Amino acid sequence: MQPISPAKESLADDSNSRWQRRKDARPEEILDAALRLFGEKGFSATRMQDVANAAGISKGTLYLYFSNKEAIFYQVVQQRITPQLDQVESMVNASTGSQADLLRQMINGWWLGVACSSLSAIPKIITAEAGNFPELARYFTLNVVTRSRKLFSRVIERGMQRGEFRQYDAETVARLVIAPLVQATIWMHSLKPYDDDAGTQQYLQLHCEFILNSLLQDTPIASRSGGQNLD
Amino acid sequence: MQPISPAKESLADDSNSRWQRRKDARPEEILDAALRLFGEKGFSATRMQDVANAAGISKGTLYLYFSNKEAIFYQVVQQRITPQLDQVESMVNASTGSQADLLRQMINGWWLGVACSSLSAIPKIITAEAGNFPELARYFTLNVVTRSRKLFSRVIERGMQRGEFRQYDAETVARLVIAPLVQATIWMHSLKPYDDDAGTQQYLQLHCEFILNSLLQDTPIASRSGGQNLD
DNA sequence: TTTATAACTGACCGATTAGTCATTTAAGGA
DNA sequence: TCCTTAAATGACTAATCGGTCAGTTATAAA
Repeated sequence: MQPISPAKESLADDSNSRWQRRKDARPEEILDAALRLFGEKGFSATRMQDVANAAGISKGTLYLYFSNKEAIFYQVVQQRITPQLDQVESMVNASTGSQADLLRQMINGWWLGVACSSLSAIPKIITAEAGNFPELARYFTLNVVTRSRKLFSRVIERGMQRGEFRQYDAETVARLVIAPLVQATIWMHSLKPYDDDAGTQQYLQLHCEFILNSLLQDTPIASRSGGQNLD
Repeated sequence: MQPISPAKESLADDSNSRWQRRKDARPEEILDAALRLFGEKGFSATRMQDVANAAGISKGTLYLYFSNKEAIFYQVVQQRITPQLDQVESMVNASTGSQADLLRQMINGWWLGVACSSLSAIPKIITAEAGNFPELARYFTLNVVTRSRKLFSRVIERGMQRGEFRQYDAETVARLVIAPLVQATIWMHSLKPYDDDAGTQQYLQLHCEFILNSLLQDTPIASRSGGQNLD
């Protein structure tokens, strides 16, 4: 026997429900929201309430799906990066053509798969918070950084063994290939809004060109503009 | 002379004072401590109590010298970076010799003056906290990032005008020169402890070499499409 | 030695936030 | 239509932290 009449101002619409049960969709939505906010504000500065708001749920609901804030962080990293690397690895394994083209593919693929995806925030988050989460930092270094670098240096080394590339220390070259890519994604999530940027497209293309200028044996300039000259 | 009063356990040493008045030395010590901690833990995660402990003072004393936490951040950036850039700028202005050598000098100078100094933490801090401190981010972008990039692109452009370098978009090249440097310093303060690193020396040297391989006109074949070489 | 005061301290306060839990409610089945 | 239950809520707690200020002390000058 409620003193209040049950006839509220019901709008006869789904949207008058205060909330819906959507058990399956929640985790992904939470990870998406957290990933975006972590990228914008950093891990420490992101409030659980912010994540909840961005995911369209209450704060309590977060804890139905993740045991704490750090767990969300781990899940984001573990669930979303490994598949990407698997894909690149199979690309490297399947390759039979020129290593220069493969390298170009890897750089462009990294760009599309990381820099232009929701993953682009991760390098910034990890580097920013490594000091506060040593276990995550170690995990990430081992399973993402080192693994990526090995993929690149395998290709570079293969190119050198085939006489396609000049002789250098392959791992150092791999670092030099990766650094501008990572730097660009960190940039995207930090100071880029304050900089009148020219174009990332040209940056990426020139990076490829410069690297291959130095790596390729004296074969002259055919590498410009598209430049696929397999025979 | 020993003081007569044996009231307390006098150790006949200055160190039995609970503290000393050192008004002049405090600000620098605070900035040093803050810079180190910000680099290790990030800005948000660094507690004022941590800074005070690291500086060897009480928390209250911090506020005798800086109005708040953010002010310390600003001071670190403003006081310690601008002089460095002034120095580089005068180097660029005074240069008369080859631009390739100047570029090498700038890269190595940046390395010694930033990466190997206490400033090395700043790129990481700024990129990590840009989202939470838009004003600082804007200030830093304008007064440090853009200014640095202009210094590099001036040198590159001058080299191209003299026919020493091939024709490229100078600003993009400047970005490519700077990116691996910045990335390396961010690396130093984030994941490097978890990575069995080869050598930064080789990284730096190969970076110089790769960049100049592409920039220098040494090979006479090198008439690129569209690049009109003055001779 | 005494005194004046600038330098310094650290307990305290208000605000914030990660995490909890008693309560409410959507939604399917009886 | 009513019941059951698990999905979701949001007020609450305990703990943390930036910032304050009344009190303490080093130090130099009188």
